[in-house]
Amino acid sequence: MAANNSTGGVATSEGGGSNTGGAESGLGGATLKKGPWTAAEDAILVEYVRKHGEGNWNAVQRNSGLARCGKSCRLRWANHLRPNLKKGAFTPEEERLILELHAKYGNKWARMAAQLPGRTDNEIKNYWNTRVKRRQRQGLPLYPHDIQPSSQTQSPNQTQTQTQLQLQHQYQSQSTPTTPTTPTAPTTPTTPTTPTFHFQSHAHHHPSFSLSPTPPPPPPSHHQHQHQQHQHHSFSLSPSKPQHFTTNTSTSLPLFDPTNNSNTNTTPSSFTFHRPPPILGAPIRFKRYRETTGFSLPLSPAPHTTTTTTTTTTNNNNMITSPTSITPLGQLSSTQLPDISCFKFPLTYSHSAPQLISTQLELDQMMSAYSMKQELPSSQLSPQHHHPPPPHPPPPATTMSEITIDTKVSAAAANRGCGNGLLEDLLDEAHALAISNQGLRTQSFLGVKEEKRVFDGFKHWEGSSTIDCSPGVKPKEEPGVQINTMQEDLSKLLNVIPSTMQIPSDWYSDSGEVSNGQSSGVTDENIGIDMQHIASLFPLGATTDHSHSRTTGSCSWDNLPGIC
DNA sequence: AAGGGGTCCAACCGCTGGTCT
DNA sequence: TAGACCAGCGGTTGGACCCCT
Repeated sequence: MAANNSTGGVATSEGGGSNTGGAESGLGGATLKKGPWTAAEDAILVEYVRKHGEGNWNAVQRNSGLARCGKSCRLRWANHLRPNLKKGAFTPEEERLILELHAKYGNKWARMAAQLPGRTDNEIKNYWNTRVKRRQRQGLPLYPHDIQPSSQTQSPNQTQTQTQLQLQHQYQSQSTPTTPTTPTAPTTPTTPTTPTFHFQSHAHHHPSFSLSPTPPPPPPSHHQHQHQQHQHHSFSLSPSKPQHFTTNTSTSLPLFDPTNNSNTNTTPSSFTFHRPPPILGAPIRFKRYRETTGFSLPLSPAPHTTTTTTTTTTNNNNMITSPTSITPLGQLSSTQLPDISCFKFPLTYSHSAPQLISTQLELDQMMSAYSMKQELPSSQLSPQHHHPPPPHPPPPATTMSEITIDTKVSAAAANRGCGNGLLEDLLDEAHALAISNQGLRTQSFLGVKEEKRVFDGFKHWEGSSTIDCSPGVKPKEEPGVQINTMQEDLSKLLNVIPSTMQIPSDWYSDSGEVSNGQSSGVTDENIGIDMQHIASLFPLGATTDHSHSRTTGSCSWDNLPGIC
């Protein structure tokens, strides 16, 4: 997660003027730290939560000595340290679900997050805001044609976006598709409109989606994968498959219903928005590839590992797994090597049966890790940054041919496979291209043949997208792989650097540089205190053997003393 | 190579609602 | 009942990174 380096360099700027980053604020005499969290702070917080459970966040600061306000602790825990967090780019299914949820709930991020297991409201919010900005700039509607926002929960932001949508529909209904009108930035009326929308949901797309009057959803863990396997990705270019709409959850006076569009050909299986073609003038850029592991600590799950889960129990919604095998370093590809999430720390985590780091070796490893990276914000600890994959070959700069469309759609599909979420944008473009190419002949939508071609192309790329997007991008969750278990999360926290990794000498430098070359620019002036806190948290063993922790490839986590 | 724009995301702030005293 | 406290939510900010020009 490249952006994890954000706010680096600010953390130590005391009184730098910015409210964020490094400033320290007094609260009742205590000095509260702001800015990026360090791994040491994370460890303290995790340990505290492990001992005392969630809640009572203000007590964290009081009892743990963590110089963070309760709110900050809660946020850190909720967004980064909490078990079972799913990091990385949103899957197409998740993106689709976000659309649907936003259509229903508006900017109720927490509510949306509740239906997206492993996702935080902050993530969703960021995603949505980015999407809003992007689509505003591109003059695209926020929602696919088959998702109509509900008026039930309109926040100001949503009001704005819905108003845009409405205006766009109005515009679309008044203009012909071939009108080469330059898309101006959508106006955002300040007076909220009070339209009544209705929502259409593809029940078969998201059986877990509570909107539709369908049977109760399957467990979330099943949900996503099943979607990947059984569900056509829902997007606008899908007339070749039947679209099953549930009944409208809000039936009163839909302000703009695709089926009521002035374009009488609009059906649920056809385009309902007709975007003027600025599209080519401002081609959509592929999102840059980013490391999608994203966990603030360097240990997101490694799908490539051969780790198997032998025991999986649920305790307070925390999955507890015990890895039984670990891919040796030598078997890892070069791209896997930096992913130290391959290393499983053989401890279990349970609120009911908390464990302590009980040996000096464990503590030493922990401290070694921190000593290497203690001055980094924990979010920067991932050693697997920045392996930019070769960019997608740009779409051939040819005329607006079907090939172009297919290329774009295919690329979109490939990108979609990476969870970049531009598929709809690209499909919109493809659609607009088709419109501009075919003019009124096809009225406002691709002919069935073309659409099927596009869709087939999409499906083709969908199937191969995992290969296409693989360089530098960690694949999504592997089916059946339970990620983000508590155990893994704890291992993430407690094993910033695996003992089996040769530690480059420069990791110890005070510059905060890590192997990925990124400069944290962040120093934790309180790191000494933090480490004392950590040390105070964990009882020390009697002996110390520092040679254990940094030998090369000779020490597997499996060989470590068990915890508990 | 440098600058600008876009994107991402962590973390802040202010506000709100619930609970407790 | 009022005030204090707390947890949570949504909006916003700001820095790093990436791509394009």
